[in-house]
Amino acid sequence: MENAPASRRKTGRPLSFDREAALEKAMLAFWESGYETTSISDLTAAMGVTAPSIYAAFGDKKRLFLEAMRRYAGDMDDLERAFSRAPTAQDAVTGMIENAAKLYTGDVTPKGCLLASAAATGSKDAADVREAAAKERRGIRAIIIRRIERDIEGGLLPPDTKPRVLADLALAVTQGMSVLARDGADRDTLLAVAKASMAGWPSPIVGGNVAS
Amino acid sequence: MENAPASRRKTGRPLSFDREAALEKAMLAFWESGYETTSISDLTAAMGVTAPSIYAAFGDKKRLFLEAMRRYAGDMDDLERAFSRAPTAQDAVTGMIENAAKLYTGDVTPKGCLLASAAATGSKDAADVREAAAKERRGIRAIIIRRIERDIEGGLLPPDTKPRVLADLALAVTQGMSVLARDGADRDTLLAVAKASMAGWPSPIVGGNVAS
DNA sequence: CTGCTTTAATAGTGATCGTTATGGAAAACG
DNA sequence: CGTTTTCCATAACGATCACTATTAAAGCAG
Repeated sequence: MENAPASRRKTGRPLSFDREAALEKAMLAFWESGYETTSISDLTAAMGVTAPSIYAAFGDKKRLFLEAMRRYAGDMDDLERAFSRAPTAQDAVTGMIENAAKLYTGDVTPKGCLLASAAATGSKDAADVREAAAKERRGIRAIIIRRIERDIEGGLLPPDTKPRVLADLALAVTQGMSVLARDGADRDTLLAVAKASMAGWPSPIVGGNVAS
Repeated sequence: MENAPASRRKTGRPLSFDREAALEKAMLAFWESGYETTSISDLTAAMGVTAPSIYAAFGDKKRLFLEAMRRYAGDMDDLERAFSRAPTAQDAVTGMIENAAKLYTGDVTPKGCLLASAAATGSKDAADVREAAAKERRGIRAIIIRRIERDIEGGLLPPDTKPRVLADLALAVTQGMSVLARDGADRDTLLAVAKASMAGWPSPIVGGNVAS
């Protein structure tokens, strides 16, 4: 139980499969079919790895899903940095929704959003998995809200701007586009929805407090 | 196998449970936990009816779900009529989204939307159930589009109004609010999102062609 | 080569899945 | 009443679920 740096083992038979590649396949399977409704048998087929090897490498189904979900969602600090770099909160949110529109309509990936659909509902046994997905979504929401607040403080948005309403609208549109994508909506359709959803934003105040 | 009018049987022991009440309970169970992730065992507990009675009364799990879903979604003709009665397409859509916001945050019903979440993903075996849910959503979309087109033709909306974009935005916000509600958003939060989502609509042209 | 350690593959575990056969009780009809 | 019809309850069906015990195989150290 030593603090292995996940790097080099010393002895023993080496892994016969690429752990990262297998995780990627698992992520795609969960993305396509959901957490509880993707069976271990489905996963062995998708990953090309037998069940005992999955359990040895990832723990159990729940931990495999959580790891796949984190891989899908990416690092929250990266998202925060991308939001920081954007010229305005509106640019940041527009970029996020447009990226989602493209991600949900990829050619080689399943339609829709893993975060929105893979644990949308489920049994009581999977309540903690749903909570983990909810936590990711709340993290994104918090990042959006902070970025909007920064523009209000910087004078780029009027002081009566409602950060939570704009953030919730952006989240709702994003998650809702996942359903549209699964129903067959193409990329242009989603991009048009993304654009239309930004109409409620106050017109930016040019200049503002250049600080912040 | 006669064409029974689903009304009166002639002889035999009568049903010991209220079919409509049992269906309502099944609907709530599916609403809470999803189609595939609600087991027959869950349903017998929720409905207070043993498995053989469920199968005798509803066929199988798939047909029970489809019937529950239809009960949830309501009659599409009713929706069409409600849209027709509304003074404008914008009124109709606003009403729809606000009704959804309230429905998703009811005190005695599960959070979120059965239509959006109960068959969001799933196994290949349930592909036809997902398609049935998609068909309901497409039906709603068609009704929205038709109502917007009517206002364009009637001169209440500018001719360059994009009916499909507005309809898809309304649908996306509606389905997205389901995720927010499941994540714990309260009714006022959803109503604020609903209102903000309508900002992209063209300002109505007072008067217009009074006909139509 | 002989140990030692770790993974791989086969073949199972008990539990639960959706579904149904069976046997008898209950209600309406004659 | 007896007959017919229908429904209820117990118990089980085969299939699949997530998961694992067992044993063989593969690399490194000596």
